[in-house]
This record gives sequence, structure tokens and C-alpha cells, in this order.
Amino acid sequence: MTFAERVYEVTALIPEGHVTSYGAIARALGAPRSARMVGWALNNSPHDRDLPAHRVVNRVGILTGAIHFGPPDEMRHRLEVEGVTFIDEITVDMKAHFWDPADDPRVDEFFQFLES
DNA sequence: AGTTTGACAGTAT
DNA sequence: GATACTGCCAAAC
Repeated sequence: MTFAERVYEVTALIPEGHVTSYGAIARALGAPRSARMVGWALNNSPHDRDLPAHRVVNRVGILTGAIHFGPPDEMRHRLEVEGVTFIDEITVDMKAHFWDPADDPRVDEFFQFLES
């Protein structure tokens, strides 16, 4: 299983109405210095898998990946529909919606699965 | 096998 | 504070 595939698995676990950051995913994968790789992985993410990639923002809460969602405001709109609030046009309220993969027991289960 | 490329993060200025 | 700079490393080519 490649690094990118692990990124997809974690991304799929992001709860509705929440967001996480590239760095947080990298840490959860045991590669704390590989935030850029998470971005790279999502950039090449499969379109046939319905990944909630719109729930991944940078550490500040800015939707740096918005340009990959077609219409300029598509990403923000998807988040707003889920109840995610913004502190300005492009910045999500991280304090209210941040979800850390490392805090979710399902992520631990996932890693145990990998070892078996 | 060497180079390039990022949807980043942390530190320094 | 806002920029600028630097470290990062998996994949594609």
C-alpha cells in the first residue's frame, strides 16, 4: 500500500461538518514531515472514489485546494452545506471544526489492519 | 538513477 | 503581523 493510498483511507474518515489539515494527516500516517506529500496525493486522488477531499484545508484554514474543484466556490459551498462556518470568504473556522485524525480510534484500527 | 514537482509547515526576518 | 526562506519526500518521467 502506497503513501497516497493511506492518505485516501484517512481522508475518507473525516466526519461531515469537520475539516483537517495536510500536516495532521501526515502526522497520523507517521510521516510528520510530509505534509506536502499529502497535498501531492490528493492532487492525484482518484475521481471514482467519492473522497471528501474538500474537508482537507491547510493549517490556517484556507482552502488552498479550491482551484481543483472546478467552479471557484465549489469547495467552500460543499463545506457550507455540511455546516462548516467561515471566518471570511476563504477561511474555515478551524477552532470550531478541526478534526485530528490521530484522535479518532478508527485511524488506529486502520493501522492495526495494515499490520495484519 | 537523476530531476522535477507540489492542494504544506515551521522558522526566521 | 506578513512575507521569505527552507526542509520535506513520494511519484512520475
